[in-house]
Amino acid sequence: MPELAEVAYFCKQWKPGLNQPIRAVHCHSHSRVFRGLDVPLLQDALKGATLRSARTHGKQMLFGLSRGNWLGIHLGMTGQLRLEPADFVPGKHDHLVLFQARHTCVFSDPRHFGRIRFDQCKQEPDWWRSLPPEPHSPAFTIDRLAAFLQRRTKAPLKAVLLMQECFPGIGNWMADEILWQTHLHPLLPAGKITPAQVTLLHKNISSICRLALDIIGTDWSDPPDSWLFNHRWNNGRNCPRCYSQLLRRPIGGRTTCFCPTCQRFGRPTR
DNA sequence: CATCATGTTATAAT
DNA sequence: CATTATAACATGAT
Repeated sequence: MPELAEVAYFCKQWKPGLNQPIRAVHCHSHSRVFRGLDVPLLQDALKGATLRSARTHGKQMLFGLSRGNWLGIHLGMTGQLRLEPADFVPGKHDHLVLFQARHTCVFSDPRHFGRIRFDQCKQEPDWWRSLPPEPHSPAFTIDRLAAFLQRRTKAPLKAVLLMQECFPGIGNWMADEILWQTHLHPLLPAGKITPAQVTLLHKNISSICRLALDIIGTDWSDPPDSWLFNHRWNNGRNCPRCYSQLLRRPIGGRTTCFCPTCQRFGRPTR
């Protein structure tokens, strides 16, 4: 479920829990979301600590804690953060639960694809500081995009847009949306698109990220019907632009939705 | 019962 | 070595 904007939305759910001491911690220590982690150490460090900050970067979240501790959370495919009342009783998939006087901060993830990180250091942890620039930030330049695409001479654009080392936060629906709005066929080799197409792609990546953050990231409301978003999983599935039947097929290991009329190889259609 | 799911990563193949 | 493709992970919904 969570891509850039959904992650931002979930991160905000814990905001009321900032600056209040954690009185008790509940962990499903056997869960895969704690892989590579010393869970007893984590529990010890969290108990009595206070969440001081909450930030996102792409699909990554980082919570700054008192005592120089950092809690990192990745939601995987089915993870979510939510706030519950103080008397909350953790359920089956609530892997990390932070009890406070007024609230309970809950991380749940039925499929266990998510991941918890924990670091004890003065500054932000290394993995956080070395994340690539977000696709809607000024550091994500056209030149950077062009250079990355040029190195993927054979990979289909759809697969390339999912590569987090260049597009942190972009996931399956955003990649489809970006390609559809840019009139680019998802199978087009990334290294073969023209400079004009790169420029258009850059512009749409930025605008789609920003609008998604604005719409979904604030209150989980739907993007406009003029986007592909609301049509791609429908059974009727017609392109909202030209009304052709949308196609669905696996590309880059993921189900991809696109319009065979709007998105062609070769020349841009506008 | 079979198929699919808004993600990542280890491993294999090119 | 750099790039590309695939399977695996664990569970729930249809």
